[in-house]
Amino acid sequence: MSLPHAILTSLLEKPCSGAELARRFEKSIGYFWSATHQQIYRELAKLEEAGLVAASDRESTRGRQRHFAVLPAGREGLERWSLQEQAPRPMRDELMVRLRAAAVLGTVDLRGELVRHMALHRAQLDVYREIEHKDFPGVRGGSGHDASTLLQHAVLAAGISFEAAWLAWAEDALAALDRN
Amino acid sequence: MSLPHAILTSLLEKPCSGAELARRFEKSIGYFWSATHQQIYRELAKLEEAGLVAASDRESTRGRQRHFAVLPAGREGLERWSLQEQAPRPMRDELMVRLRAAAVLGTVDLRGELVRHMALHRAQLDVYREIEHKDFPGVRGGSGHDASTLLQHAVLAAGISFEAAWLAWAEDALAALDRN
DNA sequence: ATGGCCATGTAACGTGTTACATGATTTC
DNA sequence: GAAATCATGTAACACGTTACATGGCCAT
Repeated sequence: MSLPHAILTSLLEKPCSGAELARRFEKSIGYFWSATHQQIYRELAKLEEAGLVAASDRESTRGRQRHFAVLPAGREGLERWSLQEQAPRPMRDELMVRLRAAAVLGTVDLRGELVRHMALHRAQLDVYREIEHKDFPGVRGGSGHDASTLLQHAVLAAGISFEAAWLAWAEDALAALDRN
Repeated sequence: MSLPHAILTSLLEKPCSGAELARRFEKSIGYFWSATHQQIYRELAKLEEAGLVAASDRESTRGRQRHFAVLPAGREGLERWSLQEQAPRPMRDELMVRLRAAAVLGTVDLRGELVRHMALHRAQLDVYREIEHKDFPGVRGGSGHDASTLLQHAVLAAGISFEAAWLAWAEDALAALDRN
């Protein structure tokens, strides 16, 4: 149930077209809730149908840009949803399944994959740190920031924390497997 | 594409019925790849159809236990899949979407939800630590363990690492929001 | 023999993924 | 004005979720 709310959030930050939304889902918002352009167009159609967003023009739309903005009902819906008690999603990591498969098979060496994934996670960590440096200088530790800035930074900090933890874990796991 | 392989892995560890598989997905395997019993039965039917697993009896199956075991083709399929290069899944966390929504709405206080989730993550961390203490005493740091043990422990260690990182992040985020 | 529980399964729907199609705009 | 590119969209399917149904087993 998060995709429509991620879209509403992004449109509240700044109204835009579907393609622009899709681009944003390649970064920022998409770092925590990914979506393809097909999903986004489908969801925008639903949101429009439900009266939660409105497009600049409702004409024949093939090829022509449509600019979306959030309606009051959309804002209220987002507010209600944000306040609901929600259970954390169970974790889902293919690499963990593969490691357990390797454990039971006994014939599969995943150290190469581990190294490859480490490079990807390190790159993502660098992206996050770059964003923090550029967009949130002095937020970490310092005080005197408004709530919106603190919240946005908290989300970014979560990404940094996860990637760093992943890398630390992978170093350990690799060292243990190499020692063997 | 992980569910069938998670099932094959679990059945290789020990052949069992669909219901027993569903129970295992409530813990152990399911900590990293969750599934409901409906998904499991559907997937078992596909795996059987594809000749990757075999059931003890193929008779009218309503109400009667069916015991599944992995066939050689299933083992080979799992091996091939494990060795494939796979991209890490993009992260997906509803709470992060909600935090960004709160940032743009300005009228939503998520500190209560943060505290509630912290309790859940702390409980999960305790579960992992308990398992580590019971099933992998002396693995952390020590040497002289076989590859299978090291791999299984690595998966558990990932869970511990993630939950600990989540909690550390949440403490920081909460402190920053309270300071404000 | 009935009531409750357990294992297996169906159905319907929502979400996510992949491949492809169409109209507009730009560029040469 | 043909080719390339961009924005929007369709279609089909795989995966995940929720609600419910059926047959067997067990305890009373």
